[in-house]
Amino acid sequence: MEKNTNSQSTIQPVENYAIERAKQNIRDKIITGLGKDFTIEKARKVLGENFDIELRIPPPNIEGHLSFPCFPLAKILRKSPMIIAKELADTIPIEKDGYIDHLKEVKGFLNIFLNRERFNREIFMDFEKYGDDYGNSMEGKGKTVVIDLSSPNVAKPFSVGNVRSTTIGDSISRIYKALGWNVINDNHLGDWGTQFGKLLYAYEVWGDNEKIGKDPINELLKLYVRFHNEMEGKGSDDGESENPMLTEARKRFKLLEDKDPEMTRIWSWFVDLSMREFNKIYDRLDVKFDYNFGESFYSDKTDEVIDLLEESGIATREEDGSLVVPLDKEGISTPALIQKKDGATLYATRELATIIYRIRRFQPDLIIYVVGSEQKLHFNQCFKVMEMLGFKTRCAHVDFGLVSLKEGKMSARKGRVVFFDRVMAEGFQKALEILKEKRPDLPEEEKIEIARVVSVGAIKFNDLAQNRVKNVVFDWDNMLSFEGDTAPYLQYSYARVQSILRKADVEIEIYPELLKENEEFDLIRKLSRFPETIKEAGNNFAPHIIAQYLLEIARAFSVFYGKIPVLKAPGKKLMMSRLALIRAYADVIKRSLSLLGIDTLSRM
RNA sequence: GGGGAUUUAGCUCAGGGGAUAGAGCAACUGCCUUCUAAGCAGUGGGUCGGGGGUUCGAUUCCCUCAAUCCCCGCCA
Repeated sequence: MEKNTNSQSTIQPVENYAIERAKQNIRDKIITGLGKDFTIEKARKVLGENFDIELRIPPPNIEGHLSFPCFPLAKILRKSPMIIAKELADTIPIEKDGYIDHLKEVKGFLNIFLNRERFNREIFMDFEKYGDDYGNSMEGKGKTVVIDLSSPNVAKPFSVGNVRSTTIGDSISRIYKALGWNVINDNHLGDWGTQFGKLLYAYEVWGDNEKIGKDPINELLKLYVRFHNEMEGKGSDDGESENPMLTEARKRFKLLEDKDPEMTRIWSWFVDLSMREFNKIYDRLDVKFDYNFGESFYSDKTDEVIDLLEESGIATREEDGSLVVPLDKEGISTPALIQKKDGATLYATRELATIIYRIRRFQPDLIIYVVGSEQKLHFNQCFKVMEMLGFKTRCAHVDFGLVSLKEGKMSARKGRVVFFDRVMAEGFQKALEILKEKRPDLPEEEKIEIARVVSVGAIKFNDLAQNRVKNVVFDWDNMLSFEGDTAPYLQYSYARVQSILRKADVEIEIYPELLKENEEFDLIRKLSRFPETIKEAGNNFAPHIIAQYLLEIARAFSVFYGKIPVLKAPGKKLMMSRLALIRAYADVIKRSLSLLGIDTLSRM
């Protein structure tokens, strides 16, 4: 179950881009301008440790490219913010070829207008120097992160719920690579537990090999659903006497745990069938894993966890024989249940075994769990237990909201799920129809390729563009929208640029001083923020920051595109410079989309 | 009962101690003989859930209440 397809990164980390150089330079000038008596250290004593001279981007309706609010300084300088800003605007020297063009006091803010020529020159130097590595950093150099993502349950359909972990996790993985980390993607398959006892029992009673061979996931799901339906009719589930079917299921899982050959054979067949289906989906989504260690991989590693917990005295044995770790002194009122009264292991036991294994094998600096927020308590418990055991590795639960249906919560056992392969199929058909109408000129093969890329992009972007923590109600129209704030809009924007570049057919040269229009400079400024955007997205485990950034630059490009002619620009030098700008824009679009795991197309 | 998350335009969502709170969808008005209309420009639409507090300044931070969702020992 181990394959290695994803660990090699060709990305060369780089650092210190135009915008950072400019900000640093201006910050130093402000500090000097505040006078000999002013130091950051002194200011922090009054205003708190976090104080710094921070340059921010003013809202669009305000004049200026960067701004510095002078309000906090009023306290230490004993002057009004207006006067401070005015004095800074008057005294900071404007160098001939410096970053600053001019300064202006506006309502207590010092607003900075950049020297476009200088700034343009620097950013185009960055584009040229770094090429496809523009935006990358070396923040994570020498550090390793293990990402636990996707993790679908074997023998159950890959639902629209599983997609969230997959796309969010994959995007975080790509972002961390861009930040210079060594990234390990681990698909923690749900291939163990009592549910398999249920399935093995159901298969024994109602299973039909032929049907399973034809439509594996569906048939296995039917068996699982049937088990639950029939169980409800037989005896109490919660009384003293356990449901006889449940007893049978437990018996079979116990056999599986004890490596019974027949149970193991059927189980691994189920796993195999599932993996085949999952891999089709992963191929279409272009998501790769370095490892597919399922939960079963850790089934023989739980004894050690139990020993460790008992020896360290963290865990206590209850009267009924179960083993728990009380956490109330650690601020978690619910104890972690480690071992059932019958001695069987639980989810948490395997989770702890997994964390310990990962730490020993990969020696990561960080482990990221991309798992739904309904498991918040579970991870908080596990992380706390690890801490109590003396492990120092940072673990982060990157949680996301539940996907539900209009009819209510999704439930595999009730058969209430949306199969993800159906979503992809519908999306593909819809995109293909649009293409047939809009681009009858394109060859059939290309239309198919475009429909694939566009529909998968739309589906992924829909999940990635909003903050993870929000619950989502599955909605076909939302999921398969190709208009407005969607991936196809971004892909389309990219394709239009490619079209212009194809038509241009000249060696592109850049004359940065010629790009003086507001629409040009707005776009350039936004492109300059790409590196810091990646960092922010990574530090917050937040792909939607990249997605929002994409929409922002695409809108800026649209404004530019609507007003500024490129191929018909007056003068060849200006045309070439504008070509250089839109090419840089297209590169950033392509790179940003790739951080979300979304492809671009040269035509659509 | 305890814990966590969410609440911003009719709908779906960005934003987040600072300047006049932004997008998309839906509605309405224009724009395809001019770099691809999966597009662009424009109009209308908001007591940022209610109430307190901290602050020079709160939609943003803190407290509280309400609504919705999730979790709370033998599923994963």
